[in-house]
Amino acid sequence: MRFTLKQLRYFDAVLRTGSVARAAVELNISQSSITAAIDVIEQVTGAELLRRMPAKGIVPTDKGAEAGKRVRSFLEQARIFESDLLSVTGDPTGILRLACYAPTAPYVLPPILRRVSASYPSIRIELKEGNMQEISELLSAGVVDMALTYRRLTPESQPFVPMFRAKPMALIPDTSPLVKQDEVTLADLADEPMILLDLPGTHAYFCGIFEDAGLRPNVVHTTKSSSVLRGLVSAQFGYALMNICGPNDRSGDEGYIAKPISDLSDAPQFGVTYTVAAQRSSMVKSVLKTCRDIATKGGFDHLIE
Amino acid sequence: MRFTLKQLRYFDAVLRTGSVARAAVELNISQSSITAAIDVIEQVTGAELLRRMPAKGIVPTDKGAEAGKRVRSFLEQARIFESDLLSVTGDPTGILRLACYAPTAPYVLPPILRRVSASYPSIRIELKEGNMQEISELLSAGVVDMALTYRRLTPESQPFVPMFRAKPMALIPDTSPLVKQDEVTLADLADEPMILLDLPGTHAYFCGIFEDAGLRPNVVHTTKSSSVLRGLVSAQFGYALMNICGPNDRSGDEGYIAKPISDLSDAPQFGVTYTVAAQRSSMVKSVLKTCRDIATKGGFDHLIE
DNA sequence: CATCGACACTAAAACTATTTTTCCAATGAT
DNA sequence: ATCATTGGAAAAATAGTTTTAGTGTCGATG
Repeated sequence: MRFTLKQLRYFDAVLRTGSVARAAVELNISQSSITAAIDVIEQVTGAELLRRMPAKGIVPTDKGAEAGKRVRSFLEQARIFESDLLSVTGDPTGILRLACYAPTAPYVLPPILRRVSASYPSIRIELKEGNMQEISELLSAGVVDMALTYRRLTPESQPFVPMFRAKPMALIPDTSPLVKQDEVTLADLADEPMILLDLPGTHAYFCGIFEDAGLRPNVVHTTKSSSVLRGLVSAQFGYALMNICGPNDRSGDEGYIAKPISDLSDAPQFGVTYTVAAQRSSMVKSVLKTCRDIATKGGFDHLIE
Repeated sequence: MRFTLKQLRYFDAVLRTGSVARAAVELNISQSSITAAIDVIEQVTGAELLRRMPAKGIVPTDKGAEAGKRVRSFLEQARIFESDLLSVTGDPTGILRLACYAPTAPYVLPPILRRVSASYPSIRIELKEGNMQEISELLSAGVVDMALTYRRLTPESQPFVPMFRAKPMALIPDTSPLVKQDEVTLADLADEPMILLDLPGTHAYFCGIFEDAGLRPNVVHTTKSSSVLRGLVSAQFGYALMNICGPNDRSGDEGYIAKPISDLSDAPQFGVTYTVAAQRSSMVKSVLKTCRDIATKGGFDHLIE
């Protein structure tokens, strides 16, 4: 037992903030406590971990950066352990850090959050949203414990629990002739002007759907925001493809309406991933169970028609 | 940060020893320090973890036992983290707890220990020996980080790095007519009196070799000790089968000599396993590398002829 | 080039926590 | 009944942490 959790936490804070002073502010503690902790760690490891830049802060040496990674991952384990130990009383307790693929968040999150807080009132969920790249970074950095995302966007190595298949829908503006049909085909769409959601991964995915059918979409605009996308469709600039649609998209009140695409071969799986560090945590297990429950009970049926 | 590593360690010691008093002796501290730590843990978790039995020690409640498991696994992680952090200086440092399948230990261990201490002087190895059952218990309980054993004896789920194939040999006593042959066949052996090593797994294995050839060995004695086994062969009670033989077995000076068996279909793989908890430890990685090195450089050739 | 501000380090004092010491009550074995 | 063993409690001692206050270094600024 050569280090205490406190020392490690101080060390981590210094590395994160890049300065003893800033770390002290963050931790509500005096600078000297922190230097003391660092001294111990450097002395025990017998290596220079941080290089002091007078008046400029601190920069980690190579060894320091390496040590930082290990410390961070251990503190991560400690955090999970702690909430896990507190959960022996019965219900899982703690703060679960959950990321969600942003475009799907407004549809997927509410039912999950509702059920989790109903079943496990002692679990607090801290949300983060982001695109696929950001999410996998958050996961691998251990900034979040779990993430809701498409399987297509998660590395093979990662555990993935599928919840539902999200069949792409076409949002057809009212002025398009297609609006009279109950279903549309890719060929119908190919000539119409298209608004494309241009996030990492989605671009290739939506274009790929057409390519697989030997067609090319007629992209007139791209945007990184799904609400801007809906706005453009509303304003009759063209149609758009969306994997997940809400009641609004189906109502027809917004100047467009969601239609199923009849000739689609497969629909991407949406589900939940989690870090290896978190996999044994009872909190994660509980949320996982909830997600599975919702999925099997058809809790996402309104999204997939 | 609701617990300190110290408190967790005390708690674990109490659970392991079943008594505050014994834990105090083990940890070289006073009883009261331990009760204090337990009080904190019970207070923070808000559950009764240990039931005090005056004059009899302490028994964990259900929750306490559950908490104990989690604490133990976390302390395990902490231990690995610590040696890992100390290894940032360059060479891996720490205490590696290594188990070895007992009958093979005298032959397998020396070259490994020699190379490890040459390449990584800061790694201290703590050895445990045992039969296959004991070894898998040690591994799953996290009492050891790595184990040297036969693949046949390790669960599929566990990572296994093969080192060499150990072809069974026959130890033929000097008075046997077979001693004149360079090689023996299973049929040759079937009629001779056999001494059988009777450890969990070996019994079935050695008998299986004969069964596969449609023969039945003529077992006259069984023993659980490989040195007793050799003694019995020396004393001309019969021959024995052994997967790993040393120079002594080949010298012919002991009243018997090791002979290859010509009609054997396959030879069991011997190698090294490790716990999931330990897999990221740089110490484990280094030892693993050494084992692989020795194997590829033929460091075990003298054992397999 | 003097000055100021941001920064980190040190030493001593103040504080907090842990540990030991000491004594106690409960229990079970003899 | 007696004794050894157990855990619990309180005060004293010890160890560890934190703050305070002062020092020195560097870079920016006038």
